[in-house]
Amino acid sequence: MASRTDTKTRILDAAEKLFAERGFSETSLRLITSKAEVNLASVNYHFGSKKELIRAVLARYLDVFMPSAAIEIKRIHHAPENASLNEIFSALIKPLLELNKVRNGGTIIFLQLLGRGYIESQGHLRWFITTHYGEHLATFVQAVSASAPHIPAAEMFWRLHFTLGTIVFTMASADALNEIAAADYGEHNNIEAIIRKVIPYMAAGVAVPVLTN
Amino acid sequence: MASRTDTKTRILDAAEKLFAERGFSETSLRLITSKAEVNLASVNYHFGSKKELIRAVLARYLDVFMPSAAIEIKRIHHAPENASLNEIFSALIKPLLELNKVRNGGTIIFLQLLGRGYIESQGHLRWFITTHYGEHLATFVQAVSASAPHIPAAEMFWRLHFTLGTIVFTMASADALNEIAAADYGEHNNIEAIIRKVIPYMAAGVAVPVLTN
DNA sequence: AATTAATTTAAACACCTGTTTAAATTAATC
DNA sequence: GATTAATTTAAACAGGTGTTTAAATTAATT
Repeated sequence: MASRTDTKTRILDAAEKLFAERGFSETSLRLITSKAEVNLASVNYHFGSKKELIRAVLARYLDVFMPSAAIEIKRIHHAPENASLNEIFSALIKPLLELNKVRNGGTIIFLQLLGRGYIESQGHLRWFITTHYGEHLATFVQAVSASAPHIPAAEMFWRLHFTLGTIVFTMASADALNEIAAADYGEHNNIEAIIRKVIPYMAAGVAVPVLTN
Repeated sequence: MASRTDTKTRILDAAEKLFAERGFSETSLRLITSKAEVNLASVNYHFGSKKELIRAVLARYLDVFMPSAAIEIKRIHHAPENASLNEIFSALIKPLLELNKVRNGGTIIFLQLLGRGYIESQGHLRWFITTHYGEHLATFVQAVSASAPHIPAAEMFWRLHFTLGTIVFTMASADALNEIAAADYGEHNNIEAIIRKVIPYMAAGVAVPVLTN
């Protein structure tokens, strides 16, 4: 039933890398199948369509990340003393970095896929994630809200999407930014270093008092 | 030399709207020319290629926004007392909203174009902007740095790109987010309201002390 | 080993893409 | 008003896209 490395897996591995680098619609099935060294038609045979391949690529990461993240959030949320925003966001580092063990470069690939998906899919991915991982998301939002009780729910909605934009855009251009940072400042950051840079930024933004005038 | 509304302008007007909504590569010349009610070949006649059309669309906004923004920044920067980060970011509001007078929905179109450009063009837009509007950018960075002197230059580089990601991602999904906010919280924000929400978030993030351990 | 099922393959399909061409039309110049 | 230049037009071009087909091959089952 399975030859050499599973054809399905070969396709997914090649596809996720190309999708993350170049975006979904910029990546043709012919490019994917040639990199994966499989026949063009095998994508439609195994996945049905390109759209379903995209969904499969995302699901493979979300199914690992989401439960793992929810566990970490709950661990912190249910601790005796209230966790800080920094701690809550930092709780996501471990689940994110674990994706590197699942596959080489898994962390940044996942974050880039997420960004591409949110921007390219006209809200389709947002719907997919909220319907499939709604409880996990709710856990996260609840933990953040408890740590910043002075922020009204509506304002928190916007700010959490600001954070999504921050991280997702940063990751989508992480390679380019890293090159510039290396050239201009002699900095060489890996993905973890960038995540650790962005967390204080996001935490400060989410918690900043709401202006009332 | 010019018939009805200038063909060139009709193309630019139709193109910018579609580019902002759907992205550059998702928008075909046939879609643009049919919306603009001009012949397909006129794009290549007037602009040479699709790539140059994209550049023209962006330039039309950048040429208005950049000088106007630089003036506002300088006005604040050279004021007797040092401006706060909030004030510096807020100085961009007027130039941004002025784009609404240039064209209907100009502000959000510009910000969405910027986001699409940064993400789709693999660093090409970044190069274009820094080479064409380098002095204006430097003015801005200098003003921000003076307002947050405790942030090293390399760290500031990252944080300013975080802010770019925040604003650009937010604007790219502004319509979708607004719908959700309206449904879930009864909020109805226009583009200015969203900008005023995001500024305190960004200012707090940029200025947050750098963790040293 | 024979039969059935699953998979792989090469080719074609129908459609869409940006660009080019050469003729038709409109505008500007003399 | 005739001549030249600028623009618009319809058509074709060359190449790329996702998907489908039917035959060939490989694997699993009886």
